[in-house]
Amino acid sequence: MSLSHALLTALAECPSTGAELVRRFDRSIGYFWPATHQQIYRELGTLEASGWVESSDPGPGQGRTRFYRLLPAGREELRRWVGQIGDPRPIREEMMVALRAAAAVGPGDLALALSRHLERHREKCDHYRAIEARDFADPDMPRERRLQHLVLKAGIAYEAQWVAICEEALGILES
Amino acid sequence: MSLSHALLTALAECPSTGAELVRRFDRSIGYFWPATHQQIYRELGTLEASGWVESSDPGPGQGRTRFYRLLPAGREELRRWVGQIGDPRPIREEMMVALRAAAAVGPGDLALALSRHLERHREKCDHYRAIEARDFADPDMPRERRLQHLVLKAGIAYEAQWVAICEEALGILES
DNA sequence: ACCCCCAATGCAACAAGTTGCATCAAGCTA
DNA sequence: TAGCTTGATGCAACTTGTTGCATTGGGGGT
Repeated sequence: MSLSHALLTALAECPSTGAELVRRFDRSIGYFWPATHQQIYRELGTLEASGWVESSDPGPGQGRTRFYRLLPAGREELRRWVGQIGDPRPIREEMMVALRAAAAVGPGDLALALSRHLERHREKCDHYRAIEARDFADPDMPRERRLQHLVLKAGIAYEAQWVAICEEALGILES
Repeated sequence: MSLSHALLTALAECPSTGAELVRRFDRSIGYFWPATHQQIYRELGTLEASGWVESSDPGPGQGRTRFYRLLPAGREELRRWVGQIGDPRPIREEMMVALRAAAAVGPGDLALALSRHLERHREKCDHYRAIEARDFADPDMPRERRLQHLVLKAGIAYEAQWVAICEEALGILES
């Protein structure tokens, strides 16, 4: 289960409230490990029960907002986990099933669905590239920045690749 | 839910028993939509209840083995679904979280985990390429074969890309 | 002061996927 | 023929992720 460790990572980068974590998952970490606010709040409870994370009781004037921060045990756990991650997950891609289905029962409206996919992948790709241009313009960076940059580049390559696949599929359907 | 449609696709390609479907999922369709025998048997029951699939009662001398085949309604449903597939699923990649965690709390044994990943991706890549060389050597194929080939090429590109990412990550860690 | 809205947190039910084990029938071996 | 193995099917419990809605408290408008 890596949601827990994605949260530990987020908190290692910066202590936050639950809602801030939700936003950060929408913006950055969640690009590679998406999570809803439900999952996040649930998991924060578990992490606190495990003693990896600590939260402050909200004082008066700050509603129900709790601040979470990483405990040393959590940092230790995270470091341990980094060397222990499991094998890569298999792909699970609806589009690939649909291509094969189209080969078996005919194309139907597949081209339409493909262009929607193409559009989504293009958007994501552009989005990532914009972040890259903004945050990683400097070619000379310390190791930690280079790792972060690599993660982003992986996302770009991933999306660009699906763009190419969709285009080729559309080409085959048109021919 | 595309497991149902992956099964319809498999049955459109060729009627089978449950166990045969399990094997085909291990060999080919499952490369892009993995499923356990449990999921498959359960789903076959649902498909039959929906009237998309039909199964024969096992006669004497063939144990409990049931043969499944696609019904016209199932073929119709599959054709409909092909134009209706949803947006691409977001990536969910443990390794990306780990890279970011390593940037935050230090590399630990990440290099070890990375080389394991690298090895897995290389294996899969080689495996797919072998299938390609065996089944898609002929450059001149009808549309349905070209679609099938594209699916395989997508798998190759996907794996090759992770190979490159792992190599680059290892490079950064060594530097 | 009252009301309304909003952000933050949370519950509960559900859907999908995973794991471990159980059963049933055939065929093999002794 | 009794026991063992193997292949096919299936049940039940569990984990993970999703969806829809509920509660709580602060702050702004009137």
